[in-house]
Amino acid sequence: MVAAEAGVSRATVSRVVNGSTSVAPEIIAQVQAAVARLDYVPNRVARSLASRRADVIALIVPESASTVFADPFFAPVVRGVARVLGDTDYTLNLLIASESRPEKTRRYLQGGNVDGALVVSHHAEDHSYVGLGSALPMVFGGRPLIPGLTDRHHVDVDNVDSARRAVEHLLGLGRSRVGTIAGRQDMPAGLDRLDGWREAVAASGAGRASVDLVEFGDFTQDSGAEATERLLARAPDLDGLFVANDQMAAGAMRVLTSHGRRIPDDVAVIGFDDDTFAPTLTPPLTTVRQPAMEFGEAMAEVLIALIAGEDVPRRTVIPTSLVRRGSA
Amino acid sequence: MVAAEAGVSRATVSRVVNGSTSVAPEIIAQVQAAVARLDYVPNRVARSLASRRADVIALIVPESASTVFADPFFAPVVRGVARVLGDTDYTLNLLIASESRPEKTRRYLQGGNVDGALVVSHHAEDHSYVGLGSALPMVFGGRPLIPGLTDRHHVDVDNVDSARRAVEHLLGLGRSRVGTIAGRQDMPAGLDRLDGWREAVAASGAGRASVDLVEFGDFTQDSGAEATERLLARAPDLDGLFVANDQMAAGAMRVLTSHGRRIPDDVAVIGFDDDTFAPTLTPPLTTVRQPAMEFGEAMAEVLIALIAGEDVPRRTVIPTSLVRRGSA
DNA sequence: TACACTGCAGAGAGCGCTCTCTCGCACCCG
DNA sequence: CGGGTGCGAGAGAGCGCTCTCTGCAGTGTA
Repeated sequence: MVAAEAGVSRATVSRVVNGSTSVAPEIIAQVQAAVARLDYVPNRVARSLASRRADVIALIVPESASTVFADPFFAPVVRGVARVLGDTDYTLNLLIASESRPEKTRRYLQGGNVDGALVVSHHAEDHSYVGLGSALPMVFGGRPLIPGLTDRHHVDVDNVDSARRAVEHLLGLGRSRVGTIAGRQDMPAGLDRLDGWREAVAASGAGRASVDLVEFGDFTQDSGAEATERLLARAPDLDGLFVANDQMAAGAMRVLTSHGRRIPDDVAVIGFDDDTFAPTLTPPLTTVRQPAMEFGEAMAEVLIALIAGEDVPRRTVIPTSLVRRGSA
Repeated sequence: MVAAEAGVSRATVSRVVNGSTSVAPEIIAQVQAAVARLDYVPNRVARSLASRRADVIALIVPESASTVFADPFFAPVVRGVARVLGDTDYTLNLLIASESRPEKTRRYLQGGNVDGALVVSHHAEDHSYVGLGSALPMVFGGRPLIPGLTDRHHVDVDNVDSARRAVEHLLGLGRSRVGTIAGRQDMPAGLDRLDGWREAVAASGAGRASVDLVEFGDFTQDSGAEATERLLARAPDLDGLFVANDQMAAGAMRVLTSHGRRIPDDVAVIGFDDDTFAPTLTPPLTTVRQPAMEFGEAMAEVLIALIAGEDVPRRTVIPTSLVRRGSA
């Protein structure tokens, strides 16, 4: 072992490896030389056992949602997480939460394998981490809707504010009949973006009529198209449209065009997400960008701080930006 | 501890938890009752230290390629892996291999943290695992091109054979001037799919001229479009086209159509991958499907067998299938 | 000169398991 | 009835670290 090679005790080696200050410089050098000579790699497992730290962070992905891999938002989030963790000793543990056996996930999380967890796409039905209580530091991506977890730490974009600012942009363009296609109302993104639209429209002093210019979709392109059909039937004089995500916005644009509306001349459209295809639409879609990588970075940073016992605000908000393209 | 609660020794608890046979049934019951009563979760870390197993499998994703998350092929591969691992005690460790610090990856892998590794999208420049030699069981997704690793275990689709069969389908349709848009020649998929085309064309008894009907792209849609322009210029009488992936096929179809060629009447087109957008093209793209989930499952199974010390063939081939749609 | 104080390194006891070794206890056979 | 056989359970030694506790110099103070 290194201790023998360097002629010191194992405790001293440990001190050097872990960067303790109270070791004489020449001894540090000796030990480091020995480490290099022997190509010594500390055994992480033994260290964990002794130090009662795992140096592991779990990234929990609900199985049903492992389609999130295909979600253009998810990849950069993971990269952001990985980037932050890359500068630390933490290791990322991908946990595909099997819904068939939520017990397994829970046990794993409380088995001391993990110092903390990142929950990446939770839906209201998932209760596997509820049992954990506050035993394990956890950070959610997006405001947790699950009862009993609503007060947990999370990172989020300010959907309300972002939506409001998008709608204000439409209003600033002189549009007076600004409708919205809202998303699923069981998800924060669906709820909050609708609220943002409401706030802006209400503040604009538009009449009651405008506040009714809302139709609902489920975030898919087709649902956006259908919702737009309905909206157009009710409000042929629509001149602005805020859509809760880009997928639905694509559907909306299709329908608007097929009804002879020019975008943005007749109807200005703003989406949300800045999906990869947004710039390829005709006209290119003006939309709200969520900086996904920073989102992931923030999640990791908050969790690390939490594990370190620091006091972190429950909610971390990542600012969005309005990407102006052709559609508004 | 459980031992006291059940009135047996710790060794016996260990035996029960690990399913050893040589424990009397009533004692097993006693211990299990105690385990349930105390909600005992074995400490995985201590177990690892003692048993010199980690029960962890690393999934290595090169950082530059962490865009693979966005790759529609990658998500189901991970799901397949997770599915197989879900039935075992293994845990998936996502390792974003930082290219800036390949040392970190290597050290981690040899630090006893991991029983084996899955390498998911390796490119020829990546050498971080070469140093590992055969110390760690590893399974590659796709034939390893990296010098020194070419003989390692891997799971692959038979690109040569799949391509050959696709081209034979074109030939069977009565096409006689079947060209190809080949992919990057530093990747197995690029090399092998070209070989498959060559084999089929050569076997068809077509003349020298046909064997020259190849242009190269880099797997992107635009490169596919450009390659098709070149090919069309050289061979206006082209009546069949095999494209090494769907992205490039989409580009090719765009160009063919803009040159007034009807698909499939004038030129029949076959792609490769069966990307999600393939059925949405006009006409829907006939393409070679790779069963990605099975791919992941196979990778996990091979690795587990390898770790168990079983004798596994170096190469596991996942069969592909030709999905016939409108374009050929 | 005696004593307290500080800084640094070693000793050694764990961390919570696994696993080998050993022993006890039936059971069976000659 | 004694000793061999075999199975089941306990004892106890690690696994490779960390971390507290202790001891030993060396320095400062009265």
